Amino acid sequence: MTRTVYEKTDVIPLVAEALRDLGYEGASFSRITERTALGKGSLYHFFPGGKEEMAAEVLAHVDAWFATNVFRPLEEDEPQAAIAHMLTAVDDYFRSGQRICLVGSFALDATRDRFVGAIQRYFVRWISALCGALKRTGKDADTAKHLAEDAVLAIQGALVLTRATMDNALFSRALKRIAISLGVPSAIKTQRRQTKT
Amino acid sequence: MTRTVYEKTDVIPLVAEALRDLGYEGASFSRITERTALGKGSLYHFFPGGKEEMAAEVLAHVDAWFATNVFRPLEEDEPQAAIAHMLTAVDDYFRSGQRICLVGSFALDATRDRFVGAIQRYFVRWISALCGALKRTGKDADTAKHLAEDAVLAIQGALVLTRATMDNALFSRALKRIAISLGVPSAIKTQRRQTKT
DNA sequence: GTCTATACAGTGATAGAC
DNA sequence: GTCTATCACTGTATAGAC
Repeated sequence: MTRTVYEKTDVIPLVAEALRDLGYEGASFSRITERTALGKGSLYHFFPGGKEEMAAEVLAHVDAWFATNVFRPLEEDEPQAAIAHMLTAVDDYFRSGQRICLVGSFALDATRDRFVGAIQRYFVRWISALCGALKRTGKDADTAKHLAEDAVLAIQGALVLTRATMDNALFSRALKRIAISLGVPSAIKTQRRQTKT
Repeated sequence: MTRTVYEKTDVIPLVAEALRDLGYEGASFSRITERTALGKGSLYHFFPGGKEEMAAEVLAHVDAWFATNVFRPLEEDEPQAAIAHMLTAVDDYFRSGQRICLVGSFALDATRDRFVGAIQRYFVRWISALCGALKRTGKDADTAKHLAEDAVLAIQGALVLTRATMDNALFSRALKRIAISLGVPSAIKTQRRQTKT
């Protein structure tokens, strides 16, 4: 029997993927074990607080990723470039719609109430970071606010629809339209046809 | 002890609300009983197939509501009016963002795989009905397709964000922008301020 | 159509051996 | 850091009395 030894840094992404796919309620220890090959012993070793602690740390991990790769650039870097970078980062992170947003999925059911703070902070910061960047490109406050809100909302909606319709191209199509509305039309490349020329 | 007697017609909306709030995995019989005051006996009487049958019937019920109030009007009525009507119907149905979309929430986790067909049909029909109506207003096929996709996706995203940010006005704001993009700007009324004049 | 009792598998959680 | 055994409890499901 092969026995793999992990560190916490390795464990969180594995658990995150299980929670993302199964949802908080659907993610039982046995199912997490199936997907991650981490036994109950290991799981409780890393997360003595059980499932709730697991989910809290996973949320923090997601938030940290977005803070580094999306929020901070939007808040501090040259806005045009940061907005374009947000779109490619989002496309990568959500694997062009094949992966869903863990935070968004937690928001939809009663799980939200366990993690209200983290969930609220994530989206509020995303919208206001994007709004700030848009203002720095010269948009007025009102326009910036609603463009930012619409962009984040469209990303979430596109993730829902991609999974629901099984139309894998939907997410990229939506992202391209978001790019246009945010004034960075070239940020998302048109999917190239597989032709021989 | 008060003993209420139900018919199936009364039962489905109750169960639907429980599933909507708790999600498929989160909705255990004991929790459904808490919310609906329907005992396990009654539940199994109406849905001999257990939870899976409950959810399937609830999905069919939601789909029927949308078919009558949204899809068919879009497919058959005067397009401008049908689109405007869709927006007010959606605003009412989702209680201005206080209620989520059961079909969308099922799409996000592993529950989707149990009900792929129903979930896919719901969204595909919604988008194509709206797309058809837009074409009848004179839009070209491409524009109609992407406007329809964006509108449905924005509704789903707005539901996620409203619950996540706890900003109850977000949904109405988003709906108003959707109304504008669909060419029926007056469909959603601006929320009136409570002033004395 | 509803209630109660009961089944038995799966749940989150703990303790201790390795 | 991982494994196994075991805990009390909740899960879905069934049967039969009312």
